[in-house]
Amino acid sequence: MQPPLTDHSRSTLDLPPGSLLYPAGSLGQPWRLSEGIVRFDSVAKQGEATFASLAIAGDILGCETLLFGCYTFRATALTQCRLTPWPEGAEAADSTSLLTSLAKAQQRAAELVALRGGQATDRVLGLIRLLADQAGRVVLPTRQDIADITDLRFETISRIVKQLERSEIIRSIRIDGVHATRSFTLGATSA
Amino acid sequence: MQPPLTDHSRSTLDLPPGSLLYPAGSLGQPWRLSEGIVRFDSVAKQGEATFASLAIAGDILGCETLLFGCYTFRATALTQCRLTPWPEGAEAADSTSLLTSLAKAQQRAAELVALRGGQATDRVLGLIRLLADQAGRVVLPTRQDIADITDLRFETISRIVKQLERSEIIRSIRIDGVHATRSFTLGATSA
DNA sequence: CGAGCACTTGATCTATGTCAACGGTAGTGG
DNA sequence: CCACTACCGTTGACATAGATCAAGTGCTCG
Repeated sequence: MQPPLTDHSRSTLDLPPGSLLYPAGSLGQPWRLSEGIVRFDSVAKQGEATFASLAIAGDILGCETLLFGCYTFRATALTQCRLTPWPEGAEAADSTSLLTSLAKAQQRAAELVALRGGQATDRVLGLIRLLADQAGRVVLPTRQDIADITDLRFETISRIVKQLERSEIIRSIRIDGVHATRSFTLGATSA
Repeated sequence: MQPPLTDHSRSTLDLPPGSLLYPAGSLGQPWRLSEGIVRFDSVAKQGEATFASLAIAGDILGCETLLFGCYTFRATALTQCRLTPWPEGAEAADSTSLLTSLAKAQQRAAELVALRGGQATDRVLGLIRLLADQAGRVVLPTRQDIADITDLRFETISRIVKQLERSEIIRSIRIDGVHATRSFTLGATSA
């Protein structure tokens, strides 16, 4: 994970996987995540970070800055990300958009809770489904990040992803003929 | 669990432990939980309910009704609860109060996620701390509800609570000289 | 070329799940 | 009053999913 990016300009922001969007407690503004996956961590005084939450494309990040001025959680890009300042242009953070963010946050919380219960395979599948786009394509975070999200170990994630791949529930994508270890499409996943 | 209460009057609402506050999808309004613990469940078409989230004293419930008219989750009282309609009196659901609810929801989500990771004992202790009031008093939900929240089994919860009681980390309270199986105060819990 | 990182895979261990039996209390109906 | 049921909690014996430890691969970067 790299040092914070200094370019918090008013326009679009692109972040590579693994990079820090902002540290916990820093000053900033809300963003809309238009592409990618962002991980939030609670950071204790001693510096240990524990996984707190997740944002996926379409989510609003850092709304709490409108209240406190600074971010509550540390935010890290888990895949290639694109962000734009929010609210956009003349549009204000009105009650309706805040209510929408609130409803979405509650829904997201329930989904995250579900990703931390039940059989290991179901958790990983749940996460994959959550992260997949409409076309069923996913770029997964690293095994370690998946492990942090699902409260499993990266070895376990590795075994499960491999097994899903072998059973063709997910199909790995080759880029330029090379096996891309993080890119998949969903196979038979009607359930 | 009893049938829904019909008395959704405009004033204070008191609910006994185990009773349904509202089912998922029903019409209603937001509430402020002034006392007690409420459990939210996602309800699938087939009727199975899975634990989704938790509200504790001070929280606002059912904000999504301002947007959709109906509740997203089923809400059940886990302990004796007291609720009042929200927003109260002339006070409106302005941006600031919504932002506060949003910030609180995100914080709560992070806490819930933490309750579903790590050692079983730590999860139960985490929940107890979350539910304790300033005086360190707690009325715990049933073993089964604690199990649903922490993704453990009620037998495991029983063993852990008993062990905490024996190690004096929590001290059970006697009411009228009778052992109250759900009421505790926290012992040495500086950490 | 060596170092670092992400990932894979095997062997073994253990925390927690599972199954089963039992105790206490509240409610209900005779 | 007792008998009966229902629910919640406790405890023991045993099983197992996933953790842990360990070794090795392949890729990228300097």
